[in-house]
Amino acid sequence: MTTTRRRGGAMSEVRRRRLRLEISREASRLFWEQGVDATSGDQIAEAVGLSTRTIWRHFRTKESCAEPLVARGVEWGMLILRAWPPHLSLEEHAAAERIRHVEEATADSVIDDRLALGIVALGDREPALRTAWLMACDKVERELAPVIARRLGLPADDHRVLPHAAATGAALRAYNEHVARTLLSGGDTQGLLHAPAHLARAVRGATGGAVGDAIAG
Amino acid sequence: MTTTRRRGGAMSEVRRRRLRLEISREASRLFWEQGVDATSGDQIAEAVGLSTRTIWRHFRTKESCAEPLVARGVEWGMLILRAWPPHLSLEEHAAAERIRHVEEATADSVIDDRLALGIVALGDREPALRTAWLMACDKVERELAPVIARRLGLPADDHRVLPHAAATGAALRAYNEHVARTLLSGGDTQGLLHAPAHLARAVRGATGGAVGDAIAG
DNA sequence: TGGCATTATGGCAGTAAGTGACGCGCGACG
DNA sequence: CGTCGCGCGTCACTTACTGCCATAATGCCA
Repeated sequence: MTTTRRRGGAMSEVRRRRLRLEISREASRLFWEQGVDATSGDQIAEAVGLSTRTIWRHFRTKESCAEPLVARGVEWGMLILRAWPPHLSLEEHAAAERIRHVEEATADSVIDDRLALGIVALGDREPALRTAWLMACDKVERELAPVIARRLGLPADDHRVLPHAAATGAALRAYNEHVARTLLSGGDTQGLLHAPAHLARAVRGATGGAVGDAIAG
Repeated sequence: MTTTRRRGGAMSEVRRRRLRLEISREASRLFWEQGVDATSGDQIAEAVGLSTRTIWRHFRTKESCAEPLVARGVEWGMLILRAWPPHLSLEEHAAAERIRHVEEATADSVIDDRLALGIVALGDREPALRTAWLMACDKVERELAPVIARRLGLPADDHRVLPHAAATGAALRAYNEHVARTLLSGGDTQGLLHAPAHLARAVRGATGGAVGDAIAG
């Protein structure tokens, strides 16, 4: 029995994701360098070495090309929350994960992170990019619900879970936007060392303290 | 002395808003009846009795035509929070405002509300409408910051205010989406009577209890 | 290893969203 | 009563995006 059911010469899911990310990288870079309006689909296609037609097969709109890269910013927070063991407080876990993240960082991943934050910051002026960012956050928020539900020992569609997920997503988003702004405006990168604490406090605050503590037992 | 300073035959701001709302009404109705993709700019223009060119003068994209109407859903919550007197708890104030809102409702406003919720619900399937909804909420959230700042007696750009604004906005959004879903799926409208309490509890929870109580003194 | 099925891709023509330019009409003001 | 400012319509134009068909690439199975 195969868990991943793909027939014929179908592209593997991981490969598809890689390709989308690659397109996203080039598109985001162009958006950053010359603005969204000044960047055409043809340019993106040429930059990534594909035909324009193929770009539109992988992305519905030009702006959405930025989503995968931009999503990695919040994805980092998502990974933390997903891998959050019950017996740890959020502060402890986030701090540990941050160290691991920094240790595992490659030159490329650093560039990606920087570029993603740039796009987020650019969203202040470019509505098109703002929607891409909001959509990415929206996607994260939807994935957040089951994670929080499991944390609280509630069914995923419980009416108390969704507001918590929304608030947590908002906290994550606000935090990322804050980082993006500070980084872009000359950047006091020193303050970013307290990231885990800030993030944990924001989530804790956003969920009224319901999400944050270690779970006994 | 004229407070609204307009020279020549300039369109007043209120008139401009009215026109945008009118366009939004027709566009949203068409989106609802036949889907976004099946609705062309020409159709919207014809429905509202303007030229297509004028539609694009008032809205940058087709989907954004839905924003003004859809924004009224959250705007209701915004109005409540904006007019929230310090000496009342959120529950008390929201309950009073809801009564007023129901009393002042006209046939048209009821239709508008219904249509707006329909568009919100439709956003689950139509990404284009989802972005419109998210943008509307985003706008509300930005306006929320100063309101919350004033409530807490903090400067608007305080680092504690923005997460609260984001979380409150998310709570508002989640609540509206919940209402939209229930209303669309056959609708237990009975439960909506507790709207003020739910909304207040959501905001309270989203801000860690910092926003919700009456302010003494 | 080699055929087969399935899918990703490229090229091209077509649709429709969105823009710039120009002229008209209308209401405001002297 | 002229003329000024501005919203609106018309038309030509650019470009994001889609269908369609041919072809190359890939995984499965003998």
